[in-house]
Amino acid sequence: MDSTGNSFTGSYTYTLDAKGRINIPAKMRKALDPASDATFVATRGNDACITLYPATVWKQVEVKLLALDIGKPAIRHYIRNIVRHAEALQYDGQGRVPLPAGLIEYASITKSAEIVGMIDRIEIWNPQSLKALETRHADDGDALENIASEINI
Amino acid sequence: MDSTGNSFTGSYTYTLDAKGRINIPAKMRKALDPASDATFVATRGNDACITLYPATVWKQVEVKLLALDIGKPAIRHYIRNIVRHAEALQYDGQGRVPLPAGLIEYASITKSAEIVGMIDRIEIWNPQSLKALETRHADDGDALENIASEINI
DNA sequence: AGGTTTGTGGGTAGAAGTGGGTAATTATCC
DNA sequence: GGATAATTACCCACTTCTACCCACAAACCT
Repeated sequence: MDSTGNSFTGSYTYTLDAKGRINIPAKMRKALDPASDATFVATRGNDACITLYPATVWKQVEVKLLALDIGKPAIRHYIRNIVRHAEALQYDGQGRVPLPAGLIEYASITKSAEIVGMIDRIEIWNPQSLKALETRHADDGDALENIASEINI
Repeated sequence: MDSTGNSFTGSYTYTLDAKGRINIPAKMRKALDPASDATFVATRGNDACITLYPATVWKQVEVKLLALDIGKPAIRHYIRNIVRHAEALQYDGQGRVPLPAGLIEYASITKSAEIVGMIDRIEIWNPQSLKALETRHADDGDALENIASEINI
């Protein structure tokens, strides 16, 4: 599956090779803003996955983080935990990025990985983890329908 | 049957070929906003069908999704489950789009498929599934009349 | 009736995904 | 500080898949 204009959509199951590299789906590479210069910033996702931001989007994340009140310990902790795991990755001639070992471990990825488009960002999952999360949200049916009605799509 | 102005109407039974391609009815191609650049975004329908949004309409959906509060796990899950099955499809010189295998499976489509206009979007059904749904709604007569009264048509 | 459009089938060149080799860079240790 | 080891970046190779093209029969329009 693929991506639209400048947004990331679809879901692809690709292989993490022996060197810890993974392919960025061609359609997502094409959807990446040229200003990002073939570069994503990888960090820990809110869920048990790796999140890839286009370099340009990450810049905005940084701006938002800087706007927070650094006087509060909890906020310093929050910022630290996002930023310390963030790493810029430029894909090579074959369209692959080397995933940092720490992030691979965080997302429990071994050989097979599911790459999911999230409009302005990309998530990389262990396929089992994603399935497990799906099951956990299975009884959210009503709540989700409310969201759908609310935004009317 | 046909499509009027920029809206999709009518119902056509077409064939899914060996390569997973299906023809977009000529009248629907003509009804597609040129700004969509011959491109639809296919995703899982709310029912057991494939929904095709004109690229421009899909953009609106994305805007609505991006406005949601991504801090909430249920909302992330909601967005993910819509977007991960979405794929942009541009029809070829013969007016065909390649349907992603996952969506074909979701809608249980084999060889024959029914393409239904839904005003601002298109649905692709397994003809049997559509018939079955019709039967299931057969005794909704009153409810339908209420809707008709409400909007006065 | 004849030309045009439409739906369907299929072939082929190029792209995409994956694996692996080698040189350059960085890190480590004595 | 310099030799050696480990890591990284870049390139080449192979297989599979996909986008694009050509073809043809049926339907349509004038």
